[in-house]
Amino acid sequence: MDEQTASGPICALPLPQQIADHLGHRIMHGELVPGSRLKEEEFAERYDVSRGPVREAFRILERRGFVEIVPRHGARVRVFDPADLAALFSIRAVLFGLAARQATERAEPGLVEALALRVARLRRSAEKMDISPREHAVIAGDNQHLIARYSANRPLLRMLEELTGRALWRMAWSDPPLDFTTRVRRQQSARFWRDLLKAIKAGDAGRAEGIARALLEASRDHMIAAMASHRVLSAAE
Amino acid sequence: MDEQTASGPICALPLPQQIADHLGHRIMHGELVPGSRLKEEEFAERYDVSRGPVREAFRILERRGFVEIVPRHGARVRVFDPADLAALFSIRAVLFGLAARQATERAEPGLVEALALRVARLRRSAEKMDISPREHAVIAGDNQHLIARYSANRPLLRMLEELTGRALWRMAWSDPPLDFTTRVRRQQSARFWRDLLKAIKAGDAGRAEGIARALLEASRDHMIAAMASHRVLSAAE
DNA sequence: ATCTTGTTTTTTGTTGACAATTTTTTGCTT
DNA sequence: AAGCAAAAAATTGTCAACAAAAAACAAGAT
Repeated sequence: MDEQTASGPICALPLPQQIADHLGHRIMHGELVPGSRLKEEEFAERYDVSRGPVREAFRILERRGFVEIVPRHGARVRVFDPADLAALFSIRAVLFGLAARQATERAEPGLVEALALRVARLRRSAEKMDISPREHAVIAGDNQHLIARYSANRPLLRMLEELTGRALWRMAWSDPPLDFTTRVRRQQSARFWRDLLKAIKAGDAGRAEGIARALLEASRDHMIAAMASHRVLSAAE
Repeated sequence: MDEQTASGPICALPLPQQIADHLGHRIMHGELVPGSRLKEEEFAERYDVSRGPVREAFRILERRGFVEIVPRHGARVRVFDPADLAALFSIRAVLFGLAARQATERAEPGLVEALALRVARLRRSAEKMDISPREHAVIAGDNQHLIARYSANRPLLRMLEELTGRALWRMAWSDPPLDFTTRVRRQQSARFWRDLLKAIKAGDAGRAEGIARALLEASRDHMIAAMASHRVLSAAE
């Protein structure tokens, strides 16, 4: 009668979804080099399944921004030029700003408490450097997700999730992570979150939007700088 | 050697694409009621093709926001509640704001000339009411497209195009159109465009962003008001 | 030697049939 | 009659084979 009852999705998650997830992980972890072709037959054999589901998995990954499909020429692992990556960050910044504004305007009670906890952990992380860069990134990501949820704006949540699941991950999860490795960067991050929490608590939606946006723009600039020095992404073909 | 030469796409545009386009039009024009089920076999027969391409067409339409697919329960024409529609407009507003900012920052020469022409036409439209609401909407839409292009931000352009091609169209193109029917509304629109053009010409990116955003937010508010009075969209199930 | 042209091979696009799942119907029990 | 259970129908998911297109290759001409 309803669609997804208590029993849970123990049995039979859609096949293309499974393939897309697995392939997505492999792409994120750098096993599949950007620019390399993805041949349907090859993966059909690898996963012991027909070409149909693989085909659909490719479309799912295209929607998530991991692969690029040219109609009669097949799929390739997407290759971002730095400009596109920066652009994606800018988009994420304004969208996250909007989420912060709307979450503040709604002023639901649960948000500030949930945030406060994590913000405290971020500040400790910045001071004592007692957790890994990855853990720091996870907490910050959870905070963003929380704010997006409390904006009560479903399309916005969807888009932010999609953007977050995108190429950004490639660097956040890559070894070594590019962000949150230095103390100054963590301190900057913690400061932003402290101010953002304060603005939300005070119900100052405009200010919350500004800080939230600046937060991600700072992340963007840090990433650009890191990329320029580390010279990570190289265009392959 | 290249992918789409001068000869044009006379021969064989991808089949799922064709189906998706045609179906999309039918949905936009209200031939397919929101909430109604889309059965693969049915449309496969109607378009005289196999179920495969139809299946893929559904996914394309899902990505465009026209249909909703639940994994083992098929596809339905998507039904928007007014809240989601307003949310979509808000997203479009901040994204368009970003586009205006970046276009202004780039300050490419062609933009202001191209805009100026259309802005003049919009002002005349507001004064003399000499063109149809639809034509007014088309010109305004072209302006938005132009600014998005000149932002030189490919992901942003893509997202704006996708959002613009979404449910908003359902009302912009519906008979009668909900927007730009009254003189005051056209005057408001023309004023915004005049100010925006001025800001872009002056190179004031921050101001351009603010105006661009306000422009679409005004459109959003107008739509909400119109929906409340006309009571257009009704949720079916 | 390089570029062009025709041929072979590989890869994607499409189809119809079969399997698994969901929805509807039917018949029975309370 | 209302509610529940099992069977039937309809629908989506998957598969393997075929058709069309693209890519890779080879041979010949300039």
